[in-house]
Amino acid sequence: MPKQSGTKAAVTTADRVWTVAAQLFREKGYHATTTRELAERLQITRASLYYYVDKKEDLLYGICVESLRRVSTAVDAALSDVVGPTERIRTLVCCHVVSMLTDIDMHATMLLDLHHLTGDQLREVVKARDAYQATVDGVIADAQSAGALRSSFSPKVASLALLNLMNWTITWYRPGGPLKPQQFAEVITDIYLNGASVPSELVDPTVCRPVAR
Amino acid sequence: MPKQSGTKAAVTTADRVWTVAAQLFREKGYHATTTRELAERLQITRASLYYYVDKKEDLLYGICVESLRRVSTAVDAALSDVVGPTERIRTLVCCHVVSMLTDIDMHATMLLDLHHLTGDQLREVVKARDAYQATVDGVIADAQSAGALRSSFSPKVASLALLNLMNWTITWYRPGGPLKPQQFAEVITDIYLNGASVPSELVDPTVCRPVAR
DNA sequence: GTCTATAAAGAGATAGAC
DNA sequence: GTCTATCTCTTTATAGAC
Repeated sequence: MPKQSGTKAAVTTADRVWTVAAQLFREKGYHATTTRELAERLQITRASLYYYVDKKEDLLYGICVESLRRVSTAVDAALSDVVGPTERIRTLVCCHVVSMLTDIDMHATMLLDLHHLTGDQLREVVKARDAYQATVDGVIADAQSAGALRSSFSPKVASLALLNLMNWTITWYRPGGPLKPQQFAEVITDIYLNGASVPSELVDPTVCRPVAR
Repeated sequence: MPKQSGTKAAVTTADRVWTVAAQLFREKGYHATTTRELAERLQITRASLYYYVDKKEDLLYGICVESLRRVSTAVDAALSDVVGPTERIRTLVCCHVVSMLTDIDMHATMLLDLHHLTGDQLREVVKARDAYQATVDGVIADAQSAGALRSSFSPKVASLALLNLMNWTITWYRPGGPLKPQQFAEVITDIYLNGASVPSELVDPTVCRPVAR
């Protein structure tokens, strides 16, 4: 996958190959996307497409690698100067969700189609994904050790629950809608940490109790 | 999709077609699964497979319809005699998650491959899915109206967060592991309602504060 | 209900010219 | 860098015998 140019140079075909592939892979899934469709959307022939990649699977591989590189880099950088265990969770969720929803084609492809890779490419990407998830596990386990998270569940389960809360979003989120990535990140952080229910001592029964019958 | 026999009759090929198709669809995805592999795993020829279904897409359609029928029926039945808003959320989550993780091949196929349907079959299944999600939305909105859930987020966002927490599980859960469906359902209900963090007034600083340096 | 045989279309990928 | 032309393999699906 080519580096994204920092200058305001024109978008080259070499760049578009990757973004358009990610678009199609998210829309239709990796296997249902044909090189014919991809070439058509790029306005080049199939043969020209093979000037940029050796094989279709290289597109999926490149997208997965770049997806994991971006989210890992962003999260690591954001966490580097945050010390409080709860604040580290907030930072992690915000960074992960904003990254995922900003480059949603790329990340949805990684999350949902990664398992279609084969051989060494599969092994390498799975390793990178596991390394990233170990970061998430670490933030949660540290928060639990520090007494910021409850200990009525294992750290692994607490981490899986957080990944659930973050990752399923890519199956329904539509950029351009009213809900901005950061807003949603704040809501799920709030729910994950504090829960969605009204704290019982704050309930005022004379106001909130539902009408009987 | 054939009705599941209530008696202890032998498992027929007509039944196995559906369970084995769901297995393969979850393992490899709908498009990556070939009728050759399916026939091979069923120990019949491809031609014989077409005695049971008219086309490959009918398998996906039947699996999606049955998945939604089962989870809707189970949840509706369980909710029918539960009145408390919080208890209705507990019941919903438990029922949804236990159903999903028990028949995981079927439900994972529905959740992840539903969009590969086309035409009327797609429209019908999407309608059934939206009807089920309206049930979830209703339980959440009612709880919020009753004052059991906080109002700092919209009911739709609260419902989406809950679906996140429940549905991503099918991407990583492996039946037979140490974590039982009901246990995990209880954990995510707890986190959704009460949050994962330690309630601040219960923190004992002399015990829980992390060691400095 | 299951088979052999085959049709018909769609897929990934390459050769070699410009 | 992009093209035309083509190869080769895979895929879904059907016809018709047993």
